[in-house]
Amino acid sequence: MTDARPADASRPTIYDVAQRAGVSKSLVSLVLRNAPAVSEKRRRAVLAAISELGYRPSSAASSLAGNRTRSIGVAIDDFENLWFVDLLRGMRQVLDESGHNVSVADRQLNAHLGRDPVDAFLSMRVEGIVLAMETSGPAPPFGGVPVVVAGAREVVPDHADYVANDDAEGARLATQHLIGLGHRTIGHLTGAGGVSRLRRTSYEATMADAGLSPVVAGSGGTTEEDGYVAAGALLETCPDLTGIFAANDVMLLGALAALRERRLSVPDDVSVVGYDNSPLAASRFLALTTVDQRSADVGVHAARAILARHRDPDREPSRVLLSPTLVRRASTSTPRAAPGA
Amino acid sequence: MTDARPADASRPTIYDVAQRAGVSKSLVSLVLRNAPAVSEKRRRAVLAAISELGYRPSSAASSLAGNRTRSIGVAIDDFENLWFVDLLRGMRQVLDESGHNVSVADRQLNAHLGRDPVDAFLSMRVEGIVLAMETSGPAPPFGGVPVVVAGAREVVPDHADYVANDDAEGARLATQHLIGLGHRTIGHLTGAGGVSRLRRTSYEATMADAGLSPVVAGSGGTTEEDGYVAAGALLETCPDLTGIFAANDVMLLGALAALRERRLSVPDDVSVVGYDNSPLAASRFLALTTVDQRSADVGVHAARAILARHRDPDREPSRVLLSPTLVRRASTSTPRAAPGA
DNA sequence: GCGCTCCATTGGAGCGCTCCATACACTACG
DNA sequence: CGTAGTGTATGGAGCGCTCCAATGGAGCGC
Repeated sequence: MTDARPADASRPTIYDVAQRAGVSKSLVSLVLRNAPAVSEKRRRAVLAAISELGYRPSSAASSLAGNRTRSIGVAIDDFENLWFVDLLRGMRQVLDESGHNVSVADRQLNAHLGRDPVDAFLSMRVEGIVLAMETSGPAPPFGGVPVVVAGAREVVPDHADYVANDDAEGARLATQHLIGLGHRTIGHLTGAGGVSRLRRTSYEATMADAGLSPVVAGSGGTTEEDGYVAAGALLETCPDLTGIFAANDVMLLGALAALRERRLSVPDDVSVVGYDNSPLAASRFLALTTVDQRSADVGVHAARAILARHRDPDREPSRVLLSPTLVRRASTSTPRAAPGA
Repeated sequence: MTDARPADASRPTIYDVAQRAGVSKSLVSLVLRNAPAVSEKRRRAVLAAISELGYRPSSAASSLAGNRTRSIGVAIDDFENLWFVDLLRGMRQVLDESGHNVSVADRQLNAHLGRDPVDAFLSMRVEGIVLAMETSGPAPPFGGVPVVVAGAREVVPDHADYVANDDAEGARLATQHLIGLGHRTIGHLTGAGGVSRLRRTSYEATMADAGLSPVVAGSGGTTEEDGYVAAGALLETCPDLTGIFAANDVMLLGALAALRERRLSVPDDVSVVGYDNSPLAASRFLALTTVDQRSADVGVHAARAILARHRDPDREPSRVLLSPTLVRRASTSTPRAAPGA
């Protein structure tokens, strides 16, 4: 592991490689981008020189000269919110093929480049931005870069493409699942933001359609603690409730704590459904029935939308809504036989 | 939101800004880096031109010309493993001040730059790399870039600085906690990698010191499922066990499922301790006693190590071990009164 | 053997910045 | 009044690449 730093101080450039391989810098450049029109002999010589010198191409130089970065930025709220992991997986599936890179940045990005991840991406000259976060206020100027909004949002910039799971359908699925099981008194735990609003509205509509009256609680946030508080309120106003649909799995985890405090068991006393199909819900211990929002597919479509807009910048903004699926696990069952023991 | 693209097609450069503000490109550059020696008048003119044109500096150009990127790369295994979130928080606390950016990349990074995140970082000419993942095989050549390894690992490149929580101490804390509570038959769930090995070894030593015999199970992995399987095996070989120390919180979650299947309650029948103090463990519902590895502090030290090595590339590699703390929650208690009911 | 095409290979220009040495306008002081 | 000093502003060179037009040699048909 001797550090083969060439005494020469600074890092090797294509010129160093070219010299060592006995070719021109242009040929080195061709090899790097593995152009076809290079003889096998030279290619090998160049490759050898590269590894001998420990040369690494400078991405700054190549994106400056080539006038393209081949990279796509994904802006997220917060790394703790794991839904972006599947989103990324889906995006990469598409973008690996087209030779693009994806880079992720969260809100805190910091940097003198500008605090906003979008700002940083614009400075990086990314070839597309996926907004996987709740955007605040009016859309920033994107300067002609393709933008796709992933996941339901309050506001969608109108020049942006849009891909999300159909939250209304998901909420309907969850609610109907409980109704179908025979539950009649079903509460909803709502969170903050556009996503929660969609889920809540659909829950209310589904309940109404079934001739049942919706009961909603929420304490303004979307955390476990919010779920706990909201569930407490729900149980207070509605002690005979046998079903809960939470706006997301994390809030549902909070609700579970509230239920346990009241010695209510799941699913015997109360059936519960979450949303997101997070690793949490999928765990063997919790095994929560939940709605899968197909984030990987959202990622696939988001990536395709970027690519499509790249081809034709003036195409109509697309709006894709993917149908979520209900994942049945152990947290729901038919309601307790009767109001007896 | 009219796209003020200057008809001119491509994006504005400092020259465009300079012309519009009636100054030289150099002055614009000075304003961008907010140099002090610029008159208020000109500065305002430049700033105005910038926002009128929707100008964004090109980070590629500035890092090429300036010969520095002011950015630090963090390489992680997997976004689902949340410990890096706190690590990042700690790093940013330090690096925001010094005007550095941090960018994160996981294993899948892909890209034509090279599949390895480290490769990509080297191409980006980052000024430091934090390895927050299990490195495979011999260390790659880092070409003189400061490297710090964060978190316990199998192999630590010997020219690298090293910051981790003291896993041996953490495991001792956990084991002693159970012993102190009065438990005598305590099993351990072990995972894969250097971290798990350290924790396991320390558990065994601590048990031996107390005159107790260690019982270890593990199915080769570190997932919830592995925890479930391992806990099953543990319970099989050792039915009278009253305490479990798991190599991490996620495995512990699996163990919880195995315990429940056997109608063993926590903490009445079995007390359990995890490691990581993940959001999972901190949740009100699970409330797991666990070891906090102080990831944010690890981040702070990692960032400082990068900065220090930057100042003096030849300094001795530093090895920092932070003392973890035990977080007592609801999953541990004194063992059941006696072998009665 | 000449002109031709076809191909691998080449040098030069330039991407958008930063850095440096220099120029310019003032003020300060002997 | 001349010279140094101070605070601003400037053009030119060059960072490490990619792109392009051009070069030179091999292969081919007549």
